[in-house]
Amino acid sequence: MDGHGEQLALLRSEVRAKRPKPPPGPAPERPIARILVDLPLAHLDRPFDYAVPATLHEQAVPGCRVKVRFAGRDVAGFLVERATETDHVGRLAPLRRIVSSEPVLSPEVLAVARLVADRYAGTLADVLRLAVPPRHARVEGEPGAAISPPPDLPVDGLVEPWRRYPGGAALVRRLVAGESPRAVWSALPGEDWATCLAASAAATAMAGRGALILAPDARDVTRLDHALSELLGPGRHVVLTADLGPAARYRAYLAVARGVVQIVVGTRAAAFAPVRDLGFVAVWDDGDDLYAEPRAPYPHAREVLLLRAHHEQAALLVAGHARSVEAQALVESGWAAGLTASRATVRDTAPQVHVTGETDRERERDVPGSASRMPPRVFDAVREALTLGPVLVHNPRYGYQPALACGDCRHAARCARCHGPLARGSAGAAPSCRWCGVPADPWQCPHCSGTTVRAPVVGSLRTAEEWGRSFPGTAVTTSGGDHVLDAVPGTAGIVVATPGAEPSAEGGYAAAVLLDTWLSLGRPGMRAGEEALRRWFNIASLVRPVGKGGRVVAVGEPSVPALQALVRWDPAGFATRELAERASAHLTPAARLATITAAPEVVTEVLAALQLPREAEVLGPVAVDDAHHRVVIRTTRAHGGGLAQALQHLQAGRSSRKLSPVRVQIDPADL
DNA sequence: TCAATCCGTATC
DNA sequence: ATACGGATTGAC
Repeated sequence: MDGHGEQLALLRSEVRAKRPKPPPGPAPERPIARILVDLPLAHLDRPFDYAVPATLHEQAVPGCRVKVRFAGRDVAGFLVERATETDHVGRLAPLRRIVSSEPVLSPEVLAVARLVADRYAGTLADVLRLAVPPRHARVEGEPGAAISPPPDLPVDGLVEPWRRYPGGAALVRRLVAGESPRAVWSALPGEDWATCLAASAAATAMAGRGALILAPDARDVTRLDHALSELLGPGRHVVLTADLGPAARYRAYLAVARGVVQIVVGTRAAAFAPVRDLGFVAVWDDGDDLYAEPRAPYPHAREVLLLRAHHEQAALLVAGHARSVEAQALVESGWAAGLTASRATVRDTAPQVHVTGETDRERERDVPGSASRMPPRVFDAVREALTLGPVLVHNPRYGYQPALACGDCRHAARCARCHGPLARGSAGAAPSCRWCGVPADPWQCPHCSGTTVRAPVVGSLRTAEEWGRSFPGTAVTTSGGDHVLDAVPGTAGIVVATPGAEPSAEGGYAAAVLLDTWLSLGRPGMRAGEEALRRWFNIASLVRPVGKGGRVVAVGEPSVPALQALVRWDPAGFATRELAERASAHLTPAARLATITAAPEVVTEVLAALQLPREAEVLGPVAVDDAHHRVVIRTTRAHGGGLAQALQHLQAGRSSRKLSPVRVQIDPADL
């Protein structure tokens, strides 16, 4: 090279260094990326096309997180598709950045998220925020485990836990064969349900397919976790719950997304886990209100699983000691089969249930929350049962979900955003708002600046003392609040637990006492009876069978249907009756309901603008508090899609006119 | 006739 | 949110 050429080259490189870099060319293949932007605006709930620069070609994989310029600012999004064509007229903006090329949004999860958003009149962005946990960069760098081949287990061993249910063996065999049966399972009292569900998941895994099992809280998830470890050893399954914390939650999610594990157990958010080749979904105790997501668009985890089972052609098991009205509707529509033991087996495994009323004189002596209101027959039954084993006491006065209080000044702990009561999803979990679901982490008391919370168990402790006095020399154990016990020994005396925190007893309780059943039945809302019975079945399931002296004493009016169903141990019968009542009253699940909650003038305005399906019926509005009115809209199930679409349209219209969204709930858990 | 401003609409 | 286009207004 001569001197002249060298100078020229030098000059050129200097020029290049000073000028802004020339933009990279387009990707060699599929130069267009469809992006779902993470915005809370309902009218922008669709993908937007961006140009993929050659430099990002390799990293821009479907399902990955990206950053794009949208309306003049940087927003996060998911890349959902690479394409060669675009409908957009005009220049495409380039992808700004690939946050990570980890494909965290699988095509199946995207599809179900779209279905859920449409079912609940919400946006895809809102559902994706529930479905995909926040990224934790460090976790992505950790070395991943290898994918193991399908397990090979003796099928007889997987059938065994199901031996007492006609159709149970067939269910397992069909799963092993890679088929997708659908059933509503009524678990027998005392059933080792976790092992039954684990065996079903293992059967699914043998066919090379994935499984997803939901439980309402951390305690039940742990039972499933242990049952799966027992059956399949370590490394085959993963626990996915919100209270794992960001790193562990993302680690578990990644293991599923990468296909390292194909079996997932978790709480409601795990309904969206990106299980590969999903073959089986199950939900334990689907009537528990913890399955209702408190954040928009308020999907119910059972419903999410139903949509997934349908869309991904997976087997489905809706399970519990009780039967929810929704589960019964699946059976009566023929979509799922009932999976129930024979009456003889039920009789042999259930405790004897006795309902005892109170005389008026007994009721007059009533001291609220006190054991002194115990009818004499209950006293006798407890004394007798204590000679055989532990006795569980259930008192609805302790409150259903104890609201938390400041650990220092004892003022009620409230949500900083919406002023709702705080509660813990499970023992040890960070407190979060029961209304809006926002975690209070860290929490600070507005009164005294304290940072600790406590669960007041004062009512239950006082009652525990009173029971101790009534039965001198008997040990009294409490479970609830911050001290939830999983299990008590078979020797424990009286166990007083807050609702939902009842420990199991080794060998089963000799007796359970259900006090003041009318209080549970008289709670507001259309589900009071269903909910009370669900809790009673769960408690009675901890009691020994009648043959071993197990008995349940319920204080209440013997003729009420919920107590009759408990006496006869007939969850399906009660659910049938409830479903018929809901049908005649045009309520969910027989009809499709929606509520709109907003300021009074907004409700009026919205009703005027709403394009409802022809036969939809509007009830209200009624005031729910000083600032909010609510209307209920109902229609037939067949027109549910149209109703959701109309409401989605309403939100889109409001959002495009810069009006704040109204609160829309489809099939709210309660009214 | 043109610039400044307002309003509505699209956002790739 | 912000950016842009089209309509509207007001000054020359």
